[in-house]
Amino acid sequence: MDSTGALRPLDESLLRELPQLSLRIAPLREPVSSRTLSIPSPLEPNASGTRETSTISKTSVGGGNLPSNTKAGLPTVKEFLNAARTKTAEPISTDSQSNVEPPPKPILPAFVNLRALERFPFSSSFDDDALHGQRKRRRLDLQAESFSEHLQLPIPQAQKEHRPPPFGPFAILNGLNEPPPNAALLPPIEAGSSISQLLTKPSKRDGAAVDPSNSVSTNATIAESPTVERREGRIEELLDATLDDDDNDDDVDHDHDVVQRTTRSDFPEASKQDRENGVLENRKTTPFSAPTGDEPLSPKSRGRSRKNLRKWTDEETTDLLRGVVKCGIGNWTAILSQPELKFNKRTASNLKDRFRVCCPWAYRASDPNEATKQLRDNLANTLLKAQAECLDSKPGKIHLPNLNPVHTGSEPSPSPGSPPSSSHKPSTLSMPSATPETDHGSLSTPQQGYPSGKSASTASDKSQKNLASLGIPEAHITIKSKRRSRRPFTTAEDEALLKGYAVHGFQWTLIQQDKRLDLGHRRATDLRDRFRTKFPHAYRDGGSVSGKTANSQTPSQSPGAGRSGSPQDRILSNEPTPTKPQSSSPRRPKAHSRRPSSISNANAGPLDPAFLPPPQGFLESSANMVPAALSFPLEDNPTAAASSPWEDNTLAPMVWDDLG
DNA sequence: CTAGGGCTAGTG
DNA sequence: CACTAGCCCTAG
Repeated sequence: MDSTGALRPLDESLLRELPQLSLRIAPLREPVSSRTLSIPSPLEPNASGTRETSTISKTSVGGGNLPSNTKAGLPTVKEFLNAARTKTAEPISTDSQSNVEPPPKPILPAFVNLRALERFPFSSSFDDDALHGQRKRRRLDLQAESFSEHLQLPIPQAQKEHRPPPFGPFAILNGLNEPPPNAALLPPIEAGSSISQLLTKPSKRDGAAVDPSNSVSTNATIAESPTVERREGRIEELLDATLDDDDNDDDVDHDHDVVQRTTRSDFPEASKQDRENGVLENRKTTPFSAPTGDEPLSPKSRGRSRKNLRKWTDEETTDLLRGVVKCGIGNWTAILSQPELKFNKRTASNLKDRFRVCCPWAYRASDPNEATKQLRDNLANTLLKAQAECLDSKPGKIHLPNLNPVHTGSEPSPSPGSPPSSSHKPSTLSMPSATPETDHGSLSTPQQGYPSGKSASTASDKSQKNLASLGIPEAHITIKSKRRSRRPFTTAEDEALLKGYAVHGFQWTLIQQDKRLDLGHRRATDLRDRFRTKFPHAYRDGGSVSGKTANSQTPSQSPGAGRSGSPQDRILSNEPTPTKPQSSSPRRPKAHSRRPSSISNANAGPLDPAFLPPPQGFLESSANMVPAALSFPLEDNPTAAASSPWEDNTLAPMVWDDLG
């Protein structure tokens, strides 16, 4: 009921808009297409054009990427888009020589509903219309490829659906912390020699390990830096300029990596300084600008290569643990920013990964507070012990024992001798003793956790004094429960989201509240985020809440026009992910027009009628929401209901009924 | 309330 | 270690 009421307004507005749209659209269609056609050459500067070209070529060349792309969460939409695109870009495709023949058919009308699209995966009408031939060809090879490629879709539902529960046996290794079975394997560290030495020189075992304090390397770094910088600049340019070029991309990337690597210094000392200098700040503020050679480049910009692996030293690990105790599990950035803790250019993500390996039990503990306490106790014990045993060593630099949950007091490292056993038991194992209940996942009960920590008390008490000296802060009581657990979006949710978008536009709260859509368990922002990641194009192009205003709007100006071709293209084309997202990501154009569907008009291009809200009928039907639609096969459904749609643009919305 | 952007969990 | 996707915070 409520929903109905709520919807009404929408409907009305929609109705009003619809007619207009259709009218407008029809005429536009041609123009658009022609325009597109006119841009025959892939060479065109036009971004969209370029992109397509590249994509296509890529496709034809190698399917390497396909696999990833192929898995499309919403194949339908994509395909849809692809289809549209293909048509639109006929010439281009031809150029690329893809086998696909350009369907003479019409372009994908903007007015098409995405939803509809979704439902009808690539097979759709246009196949019928246009291409017999195509179909065959596609089957042969391209079809799939070309389609999927263009769109680079999100994830296939399949993945989502069955993703393995994290729970299983977590074969985690305590890695560094656990001493090898054989003493022989270990370096003489504890023996009384200074641990610091050990720490300083990373791994004797590896031998290969890079010596942090190697002056030579420093020199080399310096020497190269200028060059590097230059290259970097260039590279960046290239990257910016040519996101499309796959081939180049790879190369570039590579270079980039190398460069960066070279540039950055690997010594711990350096890192300290950097940090002190406010590197962290830099990182945050200007992630992308890493022109200056010295600074630690942002992790993101860094390429991946094994050359620069930096093993975690005991010191770092110890500091990490201190940080966890101090700031709480999960607050990696906070830990990272602690001045007293030294990390070798680690990122928050690195800390997380390390911690996960080091203390899986704590990482996975349902009660972070408890885990933190235990961790603290363990750490304290360990350090104390070490201290006692080897007076030589400095407090913080002891070699880490494995910090198992052993809770209190006793020995922190139960299993030095018997790693296997521990490994057998999945992570949580030890936890149970301390907080079996928590395992249930009930997280919670903050009460129990904290202050008085009974179990912990012993150790803490006893070492409390020392803790400070050891650099172990009071246990941070995290209220971590705040963060909701991650729940991947299901295909049904995605569908609902799309429908919601179609109906409500960017009014996420309305979508969230729409009972029909059944998205109440998500927050409005969650929906927005999801949409943002899944349909970046649409999101970007799309609108704003104010969308309604759209009606009023006139297409007078069209800044957007220049920007990228027709909006519809964009949306449809949704190019979700540039392969190298991270770096590129930052640059989202901030100026958005924010209109969902109808309004987009920007000028010439009305856009996404596709997203137009459904007619009233929709609501009703939506109530039923057939599973079919939802469950749907993103993949392919030749349902062709729509067989004719493209040609006649006017009819778009029919889909809603189906949806319903 | 939403857009932006940051942060973190999870995965390859 | 890189990368993605979900969650969170904050400004407008």
